[in-house]
Amino acid sequence: MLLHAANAISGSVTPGTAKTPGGTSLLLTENQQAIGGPPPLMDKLTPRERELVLKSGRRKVLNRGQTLFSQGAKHDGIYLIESGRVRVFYISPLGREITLAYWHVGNFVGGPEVFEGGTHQWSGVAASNCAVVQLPGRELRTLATEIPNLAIGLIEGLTFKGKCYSALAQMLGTRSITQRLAHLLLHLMDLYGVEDPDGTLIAAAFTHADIAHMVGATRQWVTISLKRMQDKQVVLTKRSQIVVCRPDLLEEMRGQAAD
Amino acid sequence: MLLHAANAISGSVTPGTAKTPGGTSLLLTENQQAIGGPPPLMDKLTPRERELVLKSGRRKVLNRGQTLFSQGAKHDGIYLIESGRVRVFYISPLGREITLAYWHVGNFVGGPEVFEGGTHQWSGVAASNCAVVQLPGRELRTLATEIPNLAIGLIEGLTFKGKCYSALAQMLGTRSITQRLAHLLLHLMDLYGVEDPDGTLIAAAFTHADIAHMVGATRQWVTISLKRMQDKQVVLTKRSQIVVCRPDLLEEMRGQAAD
DNA sequence: CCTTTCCCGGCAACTAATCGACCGTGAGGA
DNA sequence: TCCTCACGGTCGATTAGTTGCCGGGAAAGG
Repeated sequence: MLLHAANAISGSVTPGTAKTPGGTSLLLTENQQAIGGPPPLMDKLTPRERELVLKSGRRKVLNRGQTLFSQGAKHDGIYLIESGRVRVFYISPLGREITLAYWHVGNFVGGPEVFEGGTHQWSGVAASNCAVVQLPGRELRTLATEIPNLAIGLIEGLTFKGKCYSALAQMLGTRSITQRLAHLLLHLMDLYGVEDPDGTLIAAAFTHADIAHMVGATRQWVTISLKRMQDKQVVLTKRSQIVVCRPDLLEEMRGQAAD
Repeated sequence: MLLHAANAISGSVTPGTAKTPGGTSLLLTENQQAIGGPPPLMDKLTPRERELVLKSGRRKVLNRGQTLFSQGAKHDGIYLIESGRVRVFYISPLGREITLAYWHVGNFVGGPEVFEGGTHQWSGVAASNCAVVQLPGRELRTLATEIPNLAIGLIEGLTFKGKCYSALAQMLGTRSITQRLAHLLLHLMDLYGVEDPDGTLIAAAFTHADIAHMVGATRQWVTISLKRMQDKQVVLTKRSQIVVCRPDLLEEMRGQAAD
């Protein structure tokens, strides 16, 4: 159900261009504070160490829609996002799909695994044009033994990922789809909200299918639910534009969760 | 939906007593191999280093039912399980509950967080009498910077946890409750199966409510589903005893997933 | 011994959600 | 210009799953 990772700048990878909105980072968590933002992977390194790490990396550029890694494929290290947006998701053998998150600059992606070995648990595709740096597992492992602060950074990064996965599992395990949808809308509002005469417009084009994948439902059910919300004057939809009119009612619908 | 962590022995913490069945470790994963067993946290340490780590720990003994940590409470390091079983779970604000796993000896528990700071994402209670060693976060952090192999061990441990959380989220996000139940039964059969005239008896007393929490459903629905399975001769139930007669049909019900 | 508590079991009513299909529309490409 | 394609919207049928309730039996505890 969409964890939404935002814009903390990591280490020295491409500063500037921090134009993603808001400071929050996750979408499907019960209360933001409990998780905190994504920790900067290489912040604690000296410039020299940082350079050493980046030197062992390979830069890749992806166009929207291109695949970065696929579930089941052999794992070979992690990818630091320099720019763009990466959607991380999973497809079941029967074709049902669940989106973990859209990750922004400053995060790394590539499954819970970080070193070499094993297979990818998730798939990642570029949701917009992207630049990433691949840190191969083997090199990363030796670097981690040599640079204590890199190891600490990795541990903190993994801890953060763990919280994301946990939050997703908890929402999926204990909330109804409707609650999840309400939650998602509130979060999207925070992230992409723009003032509008009727309320707050979610200024990002997500199709009903996109939303369905984020909350783990079918496209039709999302359509129906949105329609019902519109009937209750909670939101206003016009062809893939969603305006949230009554955030208070949404809060109520998602079943209390401090935010 | 129950990840079921088994009996890999970690480091030097209480060897022997590895009487948990089978070698597999997780319950709700699509294919076992892709995850692998829980990595030994301190295997790579020298005896001296190991002692150093354990020295900073505090031993705790818990009776069945006692709480080890609670979601939302302040986090203070991780717990290495020496003996017994710890159930890790989450309860939503509305009271719905989901069980992550029953962790056995050799694993550590205590949320995705490992160092100090933050709050617990999950709760942990002793499912049987337990002995654990608490490694306080602060000390763990300094130790990790000093002993590279401890940091590597932590990274591998977190990676493993990440896979557990991911597997849970993926199952919850893309499988129906019925499929999850079939999956769970097959796994419990592997873990606790005992030969029986009619098939394989699951030799562990889980109530319907326990099972419901593992698959993320209501107790009643578990009762109904089990009854249906019994009607189809797939299983045989008599008061909290479950005998699996047709594992092949269960495989089919869970919707293909190599195991 | 009795009481209490927990757990299985079942029932009825209801809502949530899925599935498969079809249509209209708007955008883009040839 | 027409064609195609992706998307929103909708419908009907069906299933999955919930909620709330009651009753009985086994186990635990005093």
